[in-house]
Amino acid sequence: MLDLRWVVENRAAVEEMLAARGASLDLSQGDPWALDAERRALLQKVEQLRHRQRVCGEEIARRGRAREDAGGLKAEMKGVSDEIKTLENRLAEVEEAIRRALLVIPNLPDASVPRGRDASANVEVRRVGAPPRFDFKPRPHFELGPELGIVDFERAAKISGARFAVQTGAGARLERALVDFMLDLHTRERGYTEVVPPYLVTPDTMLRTGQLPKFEGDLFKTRTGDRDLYLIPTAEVPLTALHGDEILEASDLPKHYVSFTPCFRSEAGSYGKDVRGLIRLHQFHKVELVKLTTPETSMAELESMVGDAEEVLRRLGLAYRVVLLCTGDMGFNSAKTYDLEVWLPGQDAYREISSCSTCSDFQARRGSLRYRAEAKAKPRFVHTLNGSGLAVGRTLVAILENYQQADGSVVVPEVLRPYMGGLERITKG
RNA sequence: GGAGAGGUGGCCGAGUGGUUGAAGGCGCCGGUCUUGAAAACCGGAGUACCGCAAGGUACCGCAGGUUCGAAUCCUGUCCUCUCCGCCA
Repeated sequence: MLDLRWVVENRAAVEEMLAARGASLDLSQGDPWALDAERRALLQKVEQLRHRQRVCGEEIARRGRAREDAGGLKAEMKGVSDEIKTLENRLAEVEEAIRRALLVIPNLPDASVPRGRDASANVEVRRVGAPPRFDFKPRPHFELGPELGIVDFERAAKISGARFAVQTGAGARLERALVDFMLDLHTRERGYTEVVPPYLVTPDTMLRTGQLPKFEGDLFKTRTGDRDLYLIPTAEVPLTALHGDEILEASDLPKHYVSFTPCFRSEAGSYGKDVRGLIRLHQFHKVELVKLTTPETSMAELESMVGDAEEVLRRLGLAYRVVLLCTGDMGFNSAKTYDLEVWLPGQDAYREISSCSTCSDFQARRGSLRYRAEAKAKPRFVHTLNGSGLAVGRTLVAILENYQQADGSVVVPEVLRPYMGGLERITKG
């Protein structure tokens, strides 16, 4: 959420920003600028009346003690009381309308983000590693996996429907090895604190981190009795919300968290995209990095977070590129996003395997995550950052496709072998 | 699922419906004293919003209600804790 005061004073900038993102202002709740003017007028009137109410209340008390008559004053104050109620009701309506309007305005892109309407305007920052060469035609993972008997889409469809997968034997083991490898790297070498968060969160949490109210359709929702809970689409949600409503000390920052969690996405609107294989599922695993930082350090922290995610790819020996997303391709919460795209021989293309963003103070304002720079300073909003480190399923895809052999077997990358009981190669049977 | 207890400022903990943003204690910050520290004493110290300012308003889990006036009374709701049952 953007700061109301800033929005009110910078109408042109808001509209310009929305245009850069290929969005436009949602006026269904009313014009925020007009609403704010009404809000201020109401507030002043209400506060003035309440002041009067208090002062007169004291006078009534005094007369009571002095055994003087206060009947007339009481009657008059009854009218004031009613007027306050009326004005307050309207004020609540206006404030709610402003809030709803603000909640669907996306974050302001950082000045360093290239302008553009879609992915074609993204900027490749660097390529690392060379795609492997094969003396045979490399095959897609959705053929390799089932043939090796380690991935099963048909049985998954039988028990859960489309967009699910079952992993068995070495396929399951490889998933777990990747998770352990990533967690060990981030916790032992990169200083992240591991967290096991809830996978079900309240609607309020989803609102605070920006998934709601706009993206309800992307989420899985549960209802038990009259209680609604959402399955997390990423650990970013619980981790970012962790310090909601808190005022941290400067010495508490930065916070570096890492979580391994399942992620659940309805993938509404992605019909026909990546329908085969492990690329786009309703359920997948992700090792997620989340940072809470000061505004001054968030950009540097974003760069280092990208480096942390890259390190996973480097050690796995996978070729990738780093892409800076343009204004039109960024997510709702983000002020600046780098995607990591891994080379997939089966698709003959680079595909997203990580997305690292700084959300500046956007989520922090929604969730009230603040810190005090100095002992008596006013609280300021922290900056929140999140990035995949990495999407586990897609990493498994990359390994199958990049390490495949002519006979259909898959060599286990060196760094994963200790996590695979020394297994060097995944073969049929 | 059943039974009970409770939610007040960073923490603990008072609070007869009327200067209570809220006693007291601890912790914290500044000062006095001290070579320094401790102790003692004095003072300070929440968050947000409106206002050019002076200043004002709100917040005692949350939402309503009663009242001229609610932290205090009433209703609902959420959460926490204890015991029983069930369960990994």
